[in-house]
Amino acid sequence: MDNNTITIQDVADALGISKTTVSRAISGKGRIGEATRKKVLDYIEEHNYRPSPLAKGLAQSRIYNIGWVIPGDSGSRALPFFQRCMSGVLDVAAAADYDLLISMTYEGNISHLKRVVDNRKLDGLILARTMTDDECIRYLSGTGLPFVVIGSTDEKGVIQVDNDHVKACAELTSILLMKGVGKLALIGCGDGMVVTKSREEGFRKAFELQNKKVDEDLVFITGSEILDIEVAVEDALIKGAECMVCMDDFICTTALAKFKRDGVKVPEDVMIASFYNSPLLENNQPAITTLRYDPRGLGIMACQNLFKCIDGECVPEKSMLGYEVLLKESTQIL
Amino acid sequence: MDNNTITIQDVADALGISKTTVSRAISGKGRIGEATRKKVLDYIEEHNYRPSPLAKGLAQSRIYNIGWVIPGDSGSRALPFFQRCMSGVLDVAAAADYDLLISMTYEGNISHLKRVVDNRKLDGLILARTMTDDECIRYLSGTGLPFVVIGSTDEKGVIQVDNDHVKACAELTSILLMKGVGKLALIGCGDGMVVTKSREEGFRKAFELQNKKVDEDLVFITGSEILDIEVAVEDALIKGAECMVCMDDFICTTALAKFKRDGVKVPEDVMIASFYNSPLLENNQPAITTLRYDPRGLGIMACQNLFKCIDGECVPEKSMLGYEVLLKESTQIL
DNA sequence: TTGAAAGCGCTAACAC
DNA sequence: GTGTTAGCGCTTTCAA
Repeated sequence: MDNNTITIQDVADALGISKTTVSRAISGKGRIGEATRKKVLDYIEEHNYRPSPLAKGLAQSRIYNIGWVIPGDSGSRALPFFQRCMSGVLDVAAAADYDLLISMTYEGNISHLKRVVDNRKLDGLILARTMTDDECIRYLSGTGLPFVVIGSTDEKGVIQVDNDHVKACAELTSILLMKGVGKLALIGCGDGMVVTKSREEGFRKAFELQNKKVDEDLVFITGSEILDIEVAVEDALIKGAECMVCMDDFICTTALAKFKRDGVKVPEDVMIASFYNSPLLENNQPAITTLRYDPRGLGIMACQNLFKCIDGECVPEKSMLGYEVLLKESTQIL
Repeated sequence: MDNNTITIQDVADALGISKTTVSRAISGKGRIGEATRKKVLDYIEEHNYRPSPLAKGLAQSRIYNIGWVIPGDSGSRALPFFQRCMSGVLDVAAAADYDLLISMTYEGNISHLKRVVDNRKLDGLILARTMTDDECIRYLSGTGLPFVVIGSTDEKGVIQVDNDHVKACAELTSILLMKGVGKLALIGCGDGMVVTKSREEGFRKAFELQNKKVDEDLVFITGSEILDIEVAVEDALIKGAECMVCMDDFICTTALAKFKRDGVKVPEDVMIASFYNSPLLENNQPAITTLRYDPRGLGIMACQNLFKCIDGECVPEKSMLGYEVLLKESTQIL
């Protein structure tokens, strides 16, 4: 198209006014005559003028980028979650004329993140998940750069956006206990993620509330390979578990696949429930009892809060988003 | 840490030299005394000075961002591919002190992409996949912005980085034909992706080369739901297919799951092969015959080529990366 | 080999 | 309500 980009000065000259006025018309800051403003806006629209983000940024000491930090070594299973969060972040950011700059971290190597922060390419950033003893959080706390995490952390003063996993998992577990399902097996992966801890905590809390004791023989915190999970499922079955409580959708589908193979019927032979939803679970036959969250909502809230931080506004240290308990056939008592 | 950021002028003053000299020391452009250069570099290192990307960009008319454009509505199955490509892009970009700005497009809605391009936040961009009749490609061709696509397109003058899917699929298919496997069923999804077309083309080419005719009754281009695939697999079996040739890993795992459920044995009852690899396939029992590509390599090459474009260098319109044919038990004749 | 000065395109006091 | 002016922090001629 038009290659020679037009500047604010060109607009001003063409309209016989000063560039300050043009700037005011665009930004909406300061007083300006209605007629002038319209004239400018029309001209800009017609000639498709766009202010240089570089010049604007330099003048305002803002770069209009926020960082989106994801783990490069997360398993494929976590990708849909990040994707959906990101879509929320992206929409909020775009509405504020901000863009998303991506950064990948690896276990024990956050050099990509450091580079982008050191280079001052960001006005703030969002951490897509939290780990227990999180290297990124520790690093970022020392930088003074505004940031928000999706997930929870014990670190003080960190703005967090999360679902109330403890409460949600406690609620689902309580329902199972109240139904009279006695032997609940908990199956999760021993990744270092905070959410894993929270889910276990919720599970245990439900027992406490009903003055029951968790059967520690039925708590399996395993490796994250399919085989690890299958071994745990097998073991739980042998130990007489009446219901498999799976920490996430992947564990649940793995267990379901194994059941199918082994001819174990749900819920007749054993019940099953999951602490995290996914399309795969939704379409399962029989339908699976599970918790539903809204990852996109997390992204939206995280980004909104980040903008408040950047603008120096106050934001609650911890924002909790809702959840739904979906009770389905997989835990029906026949 | 140190909040009050230090500028090039501060460095110059501290060293009793001009900022021009400091600039030269950093950029390596222009003549400069070895002693001076070292002095500057040492000072910068010690005081952790980083040039403002904004100011640098404004002066050079470069923004040091490249766009990474992915479809927001792609199924979860495609995510690992994008993720691995991106990791390659990211590394090459970082090495050139570039960052990755993300942009999501949706079928029939590329407003996010347009915004970021219009706003001149990019020096160039990479399209993570190509569709037949691709809206993004059409739009970008009109902008003059350098861009590279991962995948292939018929559009002229577009820099492409891809695997030779036609050749790879033809090779795998040929091997099956030469083994004497007569009735090959092809199962793929009718998404609009170019790669799907290429795979089918490769399949057909293998038949041509051996003067055989494709059995059109055994070519299934279905919807992308699990059920669609299962119906096709069932149908193929009824029609006497001896080998299921699956367009990708998801189709293949879906077929395998169905076989397991139905008690169909691989390769005894039916053989199976896939045109795309994945960890799931690699660990399958029995091992699956498939093609192996290197997504990360695609990202690396795409980014390297993009930089050449940006710098005005010549790059081949089409770069092809290699592949491997992995022959495993799933197609063994017993 | 080094420095002075003029931009890059915008914003924000401060005047009028 | 509008214009003047001085930066924002770099790079890049052009002289010295």
